Amino acid sequence: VTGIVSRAERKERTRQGLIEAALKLGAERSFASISLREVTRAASIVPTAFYRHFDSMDELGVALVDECTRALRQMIRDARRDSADDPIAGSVSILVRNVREHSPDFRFLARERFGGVPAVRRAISNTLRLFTHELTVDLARMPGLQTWSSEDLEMAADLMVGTMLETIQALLEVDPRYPDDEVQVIRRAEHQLRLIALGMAAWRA
Amino acid sequence: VTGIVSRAERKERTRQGLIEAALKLGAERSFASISLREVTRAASIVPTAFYRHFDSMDELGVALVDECTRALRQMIRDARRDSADDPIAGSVSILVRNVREHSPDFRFLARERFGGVPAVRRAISNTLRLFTHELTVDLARMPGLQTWSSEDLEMAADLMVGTMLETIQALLEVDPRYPDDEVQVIRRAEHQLRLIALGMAAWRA
DNA sequence: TGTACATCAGTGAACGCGCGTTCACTGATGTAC
DNA sequence: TGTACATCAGTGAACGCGCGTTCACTGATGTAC
Repeated sequence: VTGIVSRAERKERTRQGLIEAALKLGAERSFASISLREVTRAASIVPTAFYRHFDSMDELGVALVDECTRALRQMIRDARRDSADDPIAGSVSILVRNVREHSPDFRFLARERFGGVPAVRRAISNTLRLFTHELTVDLARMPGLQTWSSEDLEMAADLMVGTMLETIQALLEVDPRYPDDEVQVIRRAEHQLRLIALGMAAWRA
Repeated sequence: VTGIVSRAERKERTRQGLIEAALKLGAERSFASISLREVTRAASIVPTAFYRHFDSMDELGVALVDECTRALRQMIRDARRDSADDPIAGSVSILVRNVREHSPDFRFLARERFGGVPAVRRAISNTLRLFTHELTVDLARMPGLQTWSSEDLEMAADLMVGTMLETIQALLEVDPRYPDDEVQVIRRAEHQLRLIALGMAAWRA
C-alpha cells in the first residue's frame, strides 16, 4: 500500500478525506455545530494534523462549498445540454437524478444557504445567481420571448429557479420508505413549471 | 419594583426574556451553535435557572418556533382579511410590512427551516403546510377555480407560498443601505405572482 | 547506485476554557389557620 | 390581621467532558551529491 504513491498524493487524499467527512457530517447537522475534532475523527487522523490542510473550520467550509456547488453546476450543465421535446419533464428528471446521486451535497447546500457561516452563504448565493443568469440567457433565445425586457426575463428565470430549489428541498425531505411521496413531489414540480410556462405565454400578450 | 407582581408573573417575564434572548442570538447564528449559557447570560439569569423554564435547549427551540410562527400566522391572517381590489399587490405589501416589523422572527424561521434541530424544523414545516392548506381553501372559493381538483389547487397554492418564501428570504438579504434593491424585490415578487395568476387562468382551460 | 541530510504529514501529550448538568442553598411570595 | 409553614424562582460552587490550539516528536518520502 505504501511506497507507491507520492507524499503529495497522500496529502491530497487526506484533504479529500477531511472534505468528505465534513460533508457527511454537514448533511445531517448545521456546519456551525460541527467541531474540528469530529471532522478529524471521521477522517481517521489526529486533530492537530487538520492544520496541515486548513487554517480553520471556516476555510474548510469554503472548500466544502466548492465541492458541493460542483454537483449543482454539473446539474445545470446537464439541463442546458439536454434539449428534449419536453424540456420541463426533462429538467425535472435531471434534477431528481442529481439530487439522488449527490444528496449529501444538496443537503449541505440547502442547510447552509441561509444557515450559518457568512463565507459559506455568500459562496452559495453566488452560484445560484449564476444559475439564474444562465437561465435568463437561455430564455432570451427562445422563440416568443425575444421581445421580452431583460427585467421580465430575469423575473421569470428567478421564479423557475425558486421553484426548482423548493422542489430540491421537498425531495430531500421525502421519506424514502414512501416512494409515492417522491412521485407526488415530481408531479407537482412538473405542473408548477407548466403553469409558469402558461403564465409566460400569456404575459403581456 | 418588587412586591407588586406575583411570582407567576415574574416567572413568565423571565421565560419571555429567555425566548427574546434566544431569538436575538438566533437571528444572527444558527440555533444549534447557541449554548444554554449564552442564552442565560443574555437574559441575565444564572445558567441553572434555565431549567426552571425549559428541560433543554431543544424545548426552548420549539417555544421559539411558536413565537416566530405567531408573526407568520399574523401575516397570514392579515393577508386573508384584506380583500382589496388588487390582492397581489396587497399581499406583497402586507408581507413586506410584516418582514420589516418582525425581521428577527423571519430571520430565525428562514435559517432554521432547513437548518438544524429536527424538532424546530418539524414545527416550522407544519406551520408552512398549514399556510398552504389555508391558501388552498381560499383558492377553492374563488370564481373560476371551483372546478379545479384539490391536487391542482394545492399545487398552485404551494407555488404561491414558495414564491412568497423566496421573496421573504430576498427581503432579508437586501442591504438596507440600498432601498432601491428592496423596491426591485417587491416589483419582482408582484410580477411573479401575476405571472402565476395568468398561468392559473390558462390552466386546463 | 549508495549515502547523508532535508522535508513535512501525521503523532501524542498537554494546556486552559466554556460547556451542560448536579446539588444544596436562599429568601421572597403564597397559603392555611 | 398575624403567625407559622410551604413553595419555588433564582443562586453559586462544583463536576467531568470535549473543545481548539501549542508544542516537540517521529519516521517515511524526497533531494543532492
